[in-house]
Amino acid sequence: MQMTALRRRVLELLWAKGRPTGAYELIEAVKLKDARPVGPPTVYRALEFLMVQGLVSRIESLNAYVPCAHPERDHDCLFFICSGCRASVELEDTRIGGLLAEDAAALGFVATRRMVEVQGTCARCAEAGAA
Amino acid sequence: MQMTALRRRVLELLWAKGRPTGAYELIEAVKLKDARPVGPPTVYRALEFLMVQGLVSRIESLNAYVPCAHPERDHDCLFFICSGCRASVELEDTRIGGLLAEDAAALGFVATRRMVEVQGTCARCAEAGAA
DNA sequence: TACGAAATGTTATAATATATCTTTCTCATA
DNA sequence: TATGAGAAAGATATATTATAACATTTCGTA
Repeated sequence: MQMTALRRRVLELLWAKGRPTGAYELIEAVKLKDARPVGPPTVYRALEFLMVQGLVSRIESLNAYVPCAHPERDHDCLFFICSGCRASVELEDTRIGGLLAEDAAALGFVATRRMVEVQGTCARCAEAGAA
Repeated sequence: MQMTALRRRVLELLWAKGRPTGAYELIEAVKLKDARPVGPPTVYRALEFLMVQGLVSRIESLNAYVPCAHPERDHDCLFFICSGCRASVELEDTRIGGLLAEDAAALGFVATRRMVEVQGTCARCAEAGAA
């Protein structure tokens, strides 16, 4: 498994978007940038690779993808998602992971993936009076 | 807004399923149970109503719906989802909500919805050696 | 009864995701 | 250099999830 041109392009486009981006929007973006058609499976496979590498996260409540803020750290996938500007902020709060681990242990549950997503309005949009 | 026969039927079927259930599976179930066709919008609207009432939650990582364990309490939507048996357990842990509120405040973020989903293997499936 | 609002029905289609098979690329090695 | 195996990407079709738009029905109440 390695970083190919296509995979790099998808990651690069995600960074360029600067907000959670849907797979089909990425498909269009790749077509534009590389002046050639790519099918959905191509982009979905690139996203799958990038997620396994920890370079990209999927935001489940948006069916969208974002580059991980700190790929070098093992991160928590804690997202604050603004309904106003569609931006997302990734945070690290190890205390939450700790509590989830505690709750999981109490259930005898073996966790493999955690998703924490908070929707609402970011400071800038709240100030601007937007929803 | 009121509890109608259709809405009650959808909620009842969700309880009967005993696990997170997709909208189209519910459509089939309503057809069977009531011996008549219902279209997707009908069931999606019922689900929307039930979610607003706090009787049902959507599990984003599964595109599926579950009845809320304790509709009478204002709950946290904290789910542990087993990849083995497809069951989900809803837990209440107000400490997590507290931490999320704290993190949100630090960002100046006004939260409207929280989603916490943990995927993994439940005690029973782990014991049975299942994935 | 007749009105208005809420709920549901109906049809079509949008948006997201995957299955399957084929072709191309890469690179280690004979 | 040739070649063969595995990984990656292309191509086509289709599955799955969700909503838009408009018509009809239901129901409480003036």
